[in-house]
Amino acid sequence: MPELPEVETVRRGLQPAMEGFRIDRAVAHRENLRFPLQKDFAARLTGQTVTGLGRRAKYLLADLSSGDVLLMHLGMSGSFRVIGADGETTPGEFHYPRSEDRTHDHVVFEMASGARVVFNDPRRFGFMKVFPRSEIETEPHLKGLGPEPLGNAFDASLLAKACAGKQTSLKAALLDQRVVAGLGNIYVCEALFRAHLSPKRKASTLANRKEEPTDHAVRLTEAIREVLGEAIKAGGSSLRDHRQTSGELGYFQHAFKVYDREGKPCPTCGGTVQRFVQNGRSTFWCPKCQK
DNA sequence: AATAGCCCCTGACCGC
DNA sequence: TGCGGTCAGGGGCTAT
Repeated sequence: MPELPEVETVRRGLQPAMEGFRIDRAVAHRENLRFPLQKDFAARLTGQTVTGLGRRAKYLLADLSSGDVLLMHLGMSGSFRVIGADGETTPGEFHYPRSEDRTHDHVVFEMASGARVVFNDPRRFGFMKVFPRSEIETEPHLKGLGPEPLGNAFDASLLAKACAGKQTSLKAALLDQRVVAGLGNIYVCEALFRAHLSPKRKASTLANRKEEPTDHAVRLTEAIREVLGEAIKAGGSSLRDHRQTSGELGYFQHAFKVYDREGKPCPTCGGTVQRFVQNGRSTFWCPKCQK
């Protein structure tokens, strides 16, 4: 599924079922997702209480009473279902409907809350890993991640520094998780549109010679925070709508201004939204508005 | 070191 | 209906 807003929505949806509850039983229905699951994966989870459920970039991090951390990534198609006494929910449903195919239910947590938390992932680009909390700084998946775009540390000056001297495109730079963590293809397109910046522009143009932020960097920083904030809000509200009508699309897609809107009118200038391929991935933009 | 491209995998959709 | 090609929210690895 996910970029930052979807992962955050999933986190909030899982919290009531997991946080503060013991994992009575963990079951892995196959020995690998994207990577092989550790041999002791289920054993290290069973009997542990989830003391907190956090997020870093597009990763979910469940703190366990044992001192381990359960790291979870949804890849492209991963989703969770929470099956409780009062029915079934899917936190973080988004642009594409989640898989209904039970053959892709790969991992199940039976919580002491009575809820079953099921991880489903048809493409298996997602993965899970358990490691000691003490290794959080050296964990390869987390090491080198850039700042959280909604965190206090992230500002135009940080973004400018990270992009200074970069010869690659602004689009590619923003997708690089070392520059800023949590953006994906959708929100990069949307943020660039809101900032009126071309995806083809060199990343280095966010900084001047002293590596100080240009106006572009200021605009882009604001656009990133704004679009992520709005998307998280929409994720929250689409959750409620969604309990009734399973199988429909999410909510924030209606707020897309350029993503997935090739050939449709630009909401700002009335021109036409264009699509082209950049580093192997679709970029959607309005050439008239974005310079 | 920085950058671009390939690849992992399944399913949906489109044109023939 | 069936078949092949294309595309999809990510990111690790490898070759320049």
